[in-house]
Amino acid sequence: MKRATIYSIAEELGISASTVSRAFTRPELVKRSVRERILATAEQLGYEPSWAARGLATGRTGLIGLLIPDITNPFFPPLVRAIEKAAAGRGSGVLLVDAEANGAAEPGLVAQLKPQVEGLIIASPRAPSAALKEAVGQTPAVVVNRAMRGLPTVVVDNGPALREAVRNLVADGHHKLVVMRGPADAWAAARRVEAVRAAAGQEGAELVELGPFEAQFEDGRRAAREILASGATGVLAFDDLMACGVLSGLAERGRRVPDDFSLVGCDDVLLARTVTPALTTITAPLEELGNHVVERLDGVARGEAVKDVRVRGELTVRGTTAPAPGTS
Amino acid sequence: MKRATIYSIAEELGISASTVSRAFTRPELVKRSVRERILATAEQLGYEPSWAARGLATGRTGLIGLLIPDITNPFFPPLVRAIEKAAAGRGSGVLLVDAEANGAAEPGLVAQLKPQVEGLIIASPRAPSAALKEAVGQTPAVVVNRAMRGLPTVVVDNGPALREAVRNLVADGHHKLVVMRGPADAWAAARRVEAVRAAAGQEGAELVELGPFEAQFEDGRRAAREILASGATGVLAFDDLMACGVLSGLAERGRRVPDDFSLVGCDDVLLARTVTPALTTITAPLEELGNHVVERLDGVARGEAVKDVRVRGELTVRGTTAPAPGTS
DNA sequence: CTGAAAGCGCTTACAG
DNA sequence: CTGAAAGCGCTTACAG
Repeated sequence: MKRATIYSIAEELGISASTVSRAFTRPELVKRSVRERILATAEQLGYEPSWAARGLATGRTGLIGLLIPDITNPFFPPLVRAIEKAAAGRGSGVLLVDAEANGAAEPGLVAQLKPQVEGLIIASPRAPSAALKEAVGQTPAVVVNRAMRGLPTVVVDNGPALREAVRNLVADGHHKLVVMRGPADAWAAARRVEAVRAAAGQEGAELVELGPFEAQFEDGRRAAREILASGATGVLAFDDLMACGVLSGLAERGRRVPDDFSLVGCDDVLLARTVTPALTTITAPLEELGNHVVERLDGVARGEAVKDVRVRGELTVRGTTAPAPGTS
Repeated sequence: MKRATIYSIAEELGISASTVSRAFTRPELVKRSVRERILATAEQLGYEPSWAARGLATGRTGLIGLLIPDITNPFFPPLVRAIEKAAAGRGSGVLLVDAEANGAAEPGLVAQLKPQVEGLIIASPRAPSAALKEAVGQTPAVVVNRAMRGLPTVVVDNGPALREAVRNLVADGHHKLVVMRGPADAWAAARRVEAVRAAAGQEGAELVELGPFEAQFEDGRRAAREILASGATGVLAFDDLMACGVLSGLAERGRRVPDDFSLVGCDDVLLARTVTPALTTITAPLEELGNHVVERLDGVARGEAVKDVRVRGELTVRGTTAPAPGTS
């Protein structure tokens, strides 16, 4: 049997297709008794509105494209969830594309996605901004977690939390700290180091900058040697993966966390909660971020001038921070 | 300026819209010189074909719906990637929906997804199969990692690898083993226990069955007490998360892995590789699985009778398995 | 190789 | 509150 349409329903009921259409899109315009008969017949015929037809008629596809640099990185699944949820709340679906950690592929993926969607969300992109902006063209788009001139932006600002972390470390008697820089091409890497540097200055702590490192477990693990050599007792890692690597590398060398070292991660990924001891880290308000992103996208689509927004990460103290050895 | 269409290009060039359309969809039917002028003008006008119009005309949306029970579970992101990749290879996009670990929501989400897509991929669903099948209706669909009568299925079969794991443990002198059952509503939970039970019987090992447990770090950690009480020296956990919890719980109680205990996980999630010692576990061929799934979906859509497929997990030996204590 | 025309299934002014 | 009609932007037999 053929697909049910508003015409088959209309014919069945001896009314016009317009009325059937309205029963679904503007129900208040249709007399109640008629509406009920329409709904019943639709149900019975297994009618489902054609998204293509509706999209063609209204110019809306109801789809948002979401480009993720690497879905395998534990930071992103919760972000994807938050965005998908926010989009669903506005009646949009999410077309997901994963760049598989290949920054150079991003502009091409954006271009592919573009014709299918009403708006684009580009998360933590690694490609040059010019290429990205060219690929985006006139399509409404918002960038997450990277500043980018000419495109609206939603970022999480870990500065205040990092400052608080440094303050706590110093208060705990850690007067020499290591900050581990993230990947050279990660936008957040420079920001985090700057924030830590400023805070260390304010708190009068000595700061050793190490890296750049890849945001990976293995890099953190290998860095344990350098960390030990530095003489510091407090470490701020670029992210949780790196911090977990440090935890492991330190353990291999017979050092205990938090007895001998204090360690702070960033992002609060699942691993941070599951490692032992659980990681002191910085937690981003992802739901809030998802809502801002989708809202912003909506704004851009309506031609409004939207402001960049930054949400604040919060310090989550768990088991890897404690008073320095030799402190009362 | 208005959106460019095949008509604006046709007008610009003084040819018919049909020819413009063909230049994109069946280029070999268009004289080369004409085709090149069309492409050039399209480029210059910033033309992008309307997916809605194309979908309406052809009856194809080019979209596959993917329902994931919990994107936050580290097993799924690599699966999502594999499916997205396979779908892209066939020219389809993936509309992602996350059930947020709420099995009861699955049928509703399927119903929502259905009208927008050409086919449905339902990964590791937890909802009752009747409700799921009703929600799927006539839409082509394939189920991943759960058997389900009446819907084509692609599962990973960890039986042989589990058997091999048991054989290795016994060969290493572990004659008393624990198998930790997964969540009661997880289809894979029963299968894994059965496989281990059969293998233990064959290999003459004594088997203690514990659980069911939630597939979470904390449950594994708390189970360490029971494991110690059992007197076993080899543990097969339902999945890697649980295994990592066991690792941690055992460490808290002063037991070392693999010196005092051998431990086998399942799924080979990122965490399995990043924990110390790295987890011996079972690795699923996800790319292969993704290809099978999309292929199957294609088959169903064309009305073919497709066979269920099972791909095989393989044992990946890493650092948590070793000869039993007291073994030469 | 190209064009004219119908059709895909909706929405939405417009008129009543 | 309802209907007739045009239009959204493509594809695709059909005819040439």
